[in-house]
Amino acid sequence: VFVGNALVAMYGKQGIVVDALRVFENMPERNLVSWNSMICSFSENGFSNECFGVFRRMLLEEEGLVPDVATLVTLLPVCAGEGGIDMGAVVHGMAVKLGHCDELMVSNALMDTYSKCGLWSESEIIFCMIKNKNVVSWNSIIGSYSREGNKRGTFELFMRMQMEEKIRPNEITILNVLPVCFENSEMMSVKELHCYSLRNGIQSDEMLANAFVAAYAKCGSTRSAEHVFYGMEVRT
RNA sequence: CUACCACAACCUG
Repeated sequence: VFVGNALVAMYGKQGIVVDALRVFENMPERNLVSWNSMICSFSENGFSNECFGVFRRMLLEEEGLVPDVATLVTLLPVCAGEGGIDMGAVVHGMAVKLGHCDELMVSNALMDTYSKCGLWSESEIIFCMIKNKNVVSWNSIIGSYSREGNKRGTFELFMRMQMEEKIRPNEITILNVLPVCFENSEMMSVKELHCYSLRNGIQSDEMLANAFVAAYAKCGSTRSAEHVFYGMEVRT
């Protein structure tokens, strides 16, 4: 069962959903992780409807198999991508019934779902109710403000997470803040943010470097963009 | 064994 599960997950990550499905269907035995992995494979490859389909099948076919935290947090981003909150609300309801709605990962996924569906106040309410916010919680709310184009709010939250909660921003935080910097071609903010991440030793991985190249380019500073570009270890 | 936040460019709408 374990190898089967691992294979399903692996094929999913490689984008070979057909193989993931083939392994899954041929498994003589399945546990909760098998179903979660299959849902996840579909989700990673954009097959939203089949996510819900598999989920339904799991509830119908497998007696006594109860969704766990992983099931919920796998399903929620799919709901978010659907645009409407209907499915999200259903999953939220299940989380409450199953007593998982206070789990940090579930809360994080829920607020992200609400914000992506345009229900910002719902999202913020959940954010406020989380007592032990982690970096993902903050990244989600910052991403939400940043998508709205709320520059002030984004920076305020960015400061607050560090002052109030002493939570260290990570590379994803930076990637979330960056778009509001260059929406007005604000070279200065991009530079500041860049300096900030270097100073704080935020792991300058490939993604982050690429984001800065793009940001500088959008601000019209080809020189800075080149500078980052040539400093990279890996270029794709 | 699975699972929460981020992910280029281009084109079209």
